[in-house]
Amino acid sequence: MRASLDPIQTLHEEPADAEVVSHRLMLRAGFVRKVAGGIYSYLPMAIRSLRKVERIVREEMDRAGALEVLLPALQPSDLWEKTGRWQEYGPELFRVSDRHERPFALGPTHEEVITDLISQTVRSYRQLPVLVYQIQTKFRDERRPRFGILRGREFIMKDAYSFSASEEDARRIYAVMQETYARIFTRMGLDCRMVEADSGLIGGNHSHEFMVLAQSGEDTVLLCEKCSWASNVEKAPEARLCPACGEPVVSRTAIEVGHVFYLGHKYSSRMEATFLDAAGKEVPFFMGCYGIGVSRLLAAAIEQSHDEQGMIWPMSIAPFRATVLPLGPGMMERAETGQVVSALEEIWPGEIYVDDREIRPGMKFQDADLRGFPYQVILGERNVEKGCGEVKIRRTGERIVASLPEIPALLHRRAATESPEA
RNA sequence: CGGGGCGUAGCGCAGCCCGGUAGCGCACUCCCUUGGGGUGGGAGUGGUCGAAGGUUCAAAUCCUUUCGCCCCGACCA
Repeated sequence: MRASLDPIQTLHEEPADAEVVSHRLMLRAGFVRKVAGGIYSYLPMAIRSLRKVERIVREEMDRAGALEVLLPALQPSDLWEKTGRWQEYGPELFRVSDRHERPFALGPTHEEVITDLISQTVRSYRQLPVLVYQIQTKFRDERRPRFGILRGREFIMKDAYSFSASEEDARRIYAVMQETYARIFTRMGLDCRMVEADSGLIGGNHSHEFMVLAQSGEDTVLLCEKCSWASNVEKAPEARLCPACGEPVVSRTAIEVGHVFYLGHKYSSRMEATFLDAAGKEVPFFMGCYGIGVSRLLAAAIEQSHDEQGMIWPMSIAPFRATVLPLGPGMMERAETGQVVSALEEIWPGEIYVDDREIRPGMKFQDADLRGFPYQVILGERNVEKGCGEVKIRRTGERIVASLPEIPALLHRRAATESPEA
């Protein structure tokens, strides 16, 4: 993509109403714009990363045997009346009426809709288990939206639901989802911990959260310094010593990016969602649900990986893998520049951001650093005259001068060792 | 929802106390300059001062109401 196609400008000055680093950087780098409190437009850069996050989530969910669906955001109130959550969910549930004054909810989550669907569809234990997921915009009228994309009133979520014929099978799927989530966050280059958690309004009696350790996190987790034990502080408020091995625990702030719940019969019994078991008896589904905050992950990734100059994207979710910076007048038009860009497009199709704007070199450097593309290919006149270009590695600041034809192979090699997960 | 703060040009801010022609920086347009880390200079464009009502000869400024936004606090992906 050419920079000149995008009208969005980066901001030199700090936005006044952004507190946390991910919010500030997303505004400054032109990733998002605020429309109202807790409501944002996602601009071209952000969409690129968002789609990559979604692709990783889809690949791993598909690998786990989940089927993708798309359920409605607009949900009739009677489904929510069935589970009692029309009352229970409180003011956080967005409610709207149609022209006939019929009440609807804007879905904050989809247990009701999916349970209704599956109970109409599955009659026999022979059809079980069923595992479905979707990636969709959710609505929650948060008591306090904040931190930009981290806690919005509208956000993108991957939610999955499992229906099993036995508790044992439901717990097996729960374990599969735990592994799947770990894979997803690892592929995204995140330092993520799984912790024991409270179940909250979604319910059930057993749940784990996936936490990205970050300064601006809203949650506090307790981590054992010796073993792998970890817990949300809400779950073990008094813990000083690890319940698993007796070593001291440390407290860290974190961002919740995923949450898996064992639901059991909570929704299936309330909604009378049943199937016939092997004995011909009508029993409620054993359920689980599994969420990932897709849009929140963008902010979490920035919180965890940035420096004074700006974002530092992991390869797997960077908006572009590399940017080409032709410096000075005429450099964009030179044949060498076109050749380098085409050669890079060969190894990474669609992944090259060419800064063809007629601006000073300093601004191109600043913007490239701010937006955090993993690799910068700098084409200055002096180097190009000698048939060379300079590669800058964003994360380390390392600079390598190489002959122009060698640059694609160099990047390919570096990426293979530096970002094998991508 | 409690507590605190803020709404003035696309962004960041001053002006408000003490009422009297709406200002600065960035961005944007044009000219010159510069060309490897947000060049330098010159000339310009752009604002119903969040909204409504009130006081006054006169309101960004004082009063009332209202809307919005941000931050801190009690189970949220």
